[in-house]
Amino acid sequence: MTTVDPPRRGAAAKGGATRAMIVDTAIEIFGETGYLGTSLRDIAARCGLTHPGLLYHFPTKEALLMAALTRRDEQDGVDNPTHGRPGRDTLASLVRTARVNARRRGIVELYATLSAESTHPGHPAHAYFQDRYRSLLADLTLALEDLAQAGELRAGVRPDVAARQIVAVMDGLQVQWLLDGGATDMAGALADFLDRLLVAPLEA
Amino acid sequence: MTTVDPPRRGAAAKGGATRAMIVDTAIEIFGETGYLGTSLRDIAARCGLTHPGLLYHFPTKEALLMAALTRRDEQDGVDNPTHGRPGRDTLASLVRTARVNARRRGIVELYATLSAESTHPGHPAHAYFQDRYRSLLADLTLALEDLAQAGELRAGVRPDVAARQIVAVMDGLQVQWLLDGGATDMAGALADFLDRLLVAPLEA
DNA sequence: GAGTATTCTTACCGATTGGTAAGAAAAGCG
DNA sequence: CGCTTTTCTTACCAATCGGTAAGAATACTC
Repeated sequence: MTTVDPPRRGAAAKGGATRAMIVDTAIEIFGETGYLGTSLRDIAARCGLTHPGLLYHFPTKEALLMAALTRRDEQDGVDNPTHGRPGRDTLASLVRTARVNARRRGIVELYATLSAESTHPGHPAHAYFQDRYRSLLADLTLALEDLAQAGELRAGVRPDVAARQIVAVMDGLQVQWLLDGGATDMAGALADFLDRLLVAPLEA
Repeated sequence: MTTVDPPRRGAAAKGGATRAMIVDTAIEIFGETGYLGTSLRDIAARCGLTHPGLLYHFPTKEALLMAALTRRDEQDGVDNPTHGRPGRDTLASLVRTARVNARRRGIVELYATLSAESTHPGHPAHAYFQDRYRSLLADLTLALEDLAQAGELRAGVRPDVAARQIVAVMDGLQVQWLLDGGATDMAGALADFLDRLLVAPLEA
């Protein structure tokens, strides 16, 4: 899904692989030190490149950031058949993602660091994260409304509020998990939280 | 509680006020652009100083950061008579803090930005936030255990897990609130969540 | 008003930043 | 092999970074 370009005519071929390596490395290092705290030379060095060599593939630091964010979205999309039908599956896939993320510290760092950093208007990823949260909340609200109509939500659970809480719990748990060196059981705490919204637990 | 120093002998007096202004400004700007994204010149300029003028009061950028974090802790301590007796009051004070914070964007930005940024070992505030979360979780767990013994928690609520969830919801809601320009009702969503842990709602 | 700390500025430092210019290496095609 | 395109390096740039040195202002005490 990512580096599929068959060796183009001319003398391409190698470019795609290098690009992929750069993006992967960028995800790692942006996660470790944030966008502002990372230099192109850092990323390039870990790829065995000089920084102008990197800039040949991505014209600007900002372009590389957006490529990194986009790629992580693709990966997530692959892991999750989420967009089938809303409902219990949507919630279950959140827990699944949390479980998978516990083995991908780099990606968790990337999102935790950048979502907070991009809070400030003027940050290159500001619009990206605004859109991301908007659509995330919309999807979740929809799924919860479906569950409500099916009578699967406990009394007093408001879909829009619950959606915000779910997203918040996921984000917040990631920060704790990152800070305590992986001790926090993200998937467990999330599942526990979700079960408190539902009439019947997620996984029997 | 902050600038109480009565004009010291010699030719001091002004120093304390300047220091306070610097710290307040630092809180603002660190919040907007993070620690790594902020320059001492930015902060100094907004204080009507040059950056060496700032460095006279705080020997290093890191020292200023710690001063900013410490000051915010003081302010929080003042707002909250939290440490009286654990129990419902502890939870109620969280909602109160959320409500107050909705009028202090700078401080919310500071903590949201820095807690994520400091996730990386090697960040100057890494230890600070590790300790902060540790004690926050410990206090909350204690309060919830008290509530459990008093039979005020719903069935299946585990104090340690719930503590993590509460902290996570607070943190996560702040990011959403920052991103959507204050539309998220932090205090409301938090109170709603807390009520789902309790047998009887927080405020009748 | 003289003297003395305190507070702040101008000028500078070496290091690092993102980005550019120009050309060398490498790889495929005929 | 020669030619072309892609890929990457060396060398450089102006701007900015945190921090230092040294002295001018300022403000208070006596």
